[in-house]
Amino acid sequence: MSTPNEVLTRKLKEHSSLSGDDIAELSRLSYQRRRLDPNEDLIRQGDKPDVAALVMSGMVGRYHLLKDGRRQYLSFHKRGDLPDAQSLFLDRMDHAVCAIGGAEMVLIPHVEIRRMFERRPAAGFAIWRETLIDAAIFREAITNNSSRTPRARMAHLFCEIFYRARIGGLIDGNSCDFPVSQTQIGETLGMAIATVSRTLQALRRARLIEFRGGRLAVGDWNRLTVQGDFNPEYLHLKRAVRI
Amino acid sequence: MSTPNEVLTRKLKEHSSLSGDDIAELSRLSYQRRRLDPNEDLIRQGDKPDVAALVMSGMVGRYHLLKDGRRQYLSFHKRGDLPDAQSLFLDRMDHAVCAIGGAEMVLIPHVEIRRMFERRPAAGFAIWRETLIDAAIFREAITNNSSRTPRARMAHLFCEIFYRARIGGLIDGNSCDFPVSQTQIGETLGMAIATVSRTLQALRRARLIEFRGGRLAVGDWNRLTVQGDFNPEYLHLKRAVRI
DNA sequence: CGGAATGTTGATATGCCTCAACTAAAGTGG
DNA sequence: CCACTTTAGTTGAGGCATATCAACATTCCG
Repeated sequence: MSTPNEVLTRKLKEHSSLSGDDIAELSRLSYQRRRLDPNEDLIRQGDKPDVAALVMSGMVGRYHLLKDGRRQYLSFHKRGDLPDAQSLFLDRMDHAVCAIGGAEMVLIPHVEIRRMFERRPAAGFAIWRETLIDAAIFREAITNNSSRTPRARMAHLFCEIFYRARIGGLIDGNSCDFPVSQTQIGETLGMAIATVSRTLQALRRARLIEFRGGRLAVGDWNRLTVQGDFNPEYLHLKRAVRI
Repeated sequence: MSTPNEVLTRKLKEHSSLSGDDIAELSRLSYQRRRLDPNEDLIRQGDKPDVAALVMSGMVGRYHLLKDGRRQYLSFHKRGDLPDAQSLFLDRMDHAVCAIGGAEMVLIPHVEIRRMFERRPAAGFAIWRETLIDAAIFREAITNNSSRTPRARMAHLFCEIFYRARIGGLIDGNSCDFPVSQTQIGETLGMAIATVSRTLQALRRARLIEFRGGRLAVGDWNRLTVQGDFNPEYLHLKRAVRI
């Protein structure tokens, strides 16, 4: 079991250098726990939160709700991620965040984080960098959904999920949790569910991945990255990792 | 003619409240001019800039370069925008920035901006907010390109360009500059050029917009926003604007 | 004026969406 | 624990929308 502190500093260290003072300042933040049921919303479009959430376990997703009720998923977040850090400086949520499978969160008051910035700018810059990496992930999603084939799109999504899990120490052998339904994959990649099912089977048949019961297993990482045109540089990590 | 100072503070005030001291601090930044020819790159993928760019006039676009040489445009930026502000905290460019038509930029050293954060956190927060709004625009682009019809997609793009120009005081009557080619619209929205041409004609025939010679004229704003499912809340401006 | 870049149009093909029927799995209550 | 219901996933058939290709027209620039 890790404390919110450990989870947060470990995550920030993936991309930022933190001094002892920075870490000390981060550890003064207060945390309130919140458990989410599968599919439960943490925040909705239009809300004005006064806390920021840190994922402690499980997975959450951000999504846009369209006028006709359809969803567009924007990104997925695992332990250590701050899926609504932008709310520190953007009053209203322009998207929602919901649990994918069950999830445990801790909530940190905005005021405390802002006070931390003034005391320790470098700790604030690490959070800023976190939001900038989110933006880089969004950019990659634009490209993925707009200029790749369904097969490449799906391969890329699996690469990203697996790679980020790997960095966060969340893989077990060659597999990691990814508790989304095929419907949700379709709502992420902009493809119909029937196409998701068929594309998934093709990837399975090619022995690139296995995906069932909310777990993703990678059969051939190198070929998967080629198929998905995946290059992890957009994740802006301090050190690249071999898989 | 406006100074870089005026352009930047005016832009930041669209979404942030700045005190006199904040503005004074912003005005201490130094600016180096750079003119870009049409299509010229300001920065390329992989570069490690030590300055951030401010658009003074004209337009620039951010894009991903794919392995096969195709481009995916990610966003467009007009006067007042900081199209590579993320480079303040992300070392390597994960995308490129090029001029769309000619453009005039000023370059501001990173070190000066970072120093400003420490002296005046609130001024830094305004820049941070600027990068967060960029991210919101990217999120909207994911949704636009992934779950809307070609017609809605294009309508939405025109709405965003026009609305942002309106906020920035860059429209003249019912029209604004948008010096992209149809090929580039295709590379933005993920559609083939033939489809761009035909969709454009359909929007013209419906008297929603006029688009030629690098200018966009809006014929019926209300219907255009309906067709594009456009809701400007994701731009996070302090005050909404009627058009 | 000539050449290059940009945009238009038509014909064709195909990939993906839609719809529908069916199967499998998971959750619920008697 | 089993029957029942619900949700999730699979499969096939069919049609349509958009990509692709190619020829042509237009505009832009030097």
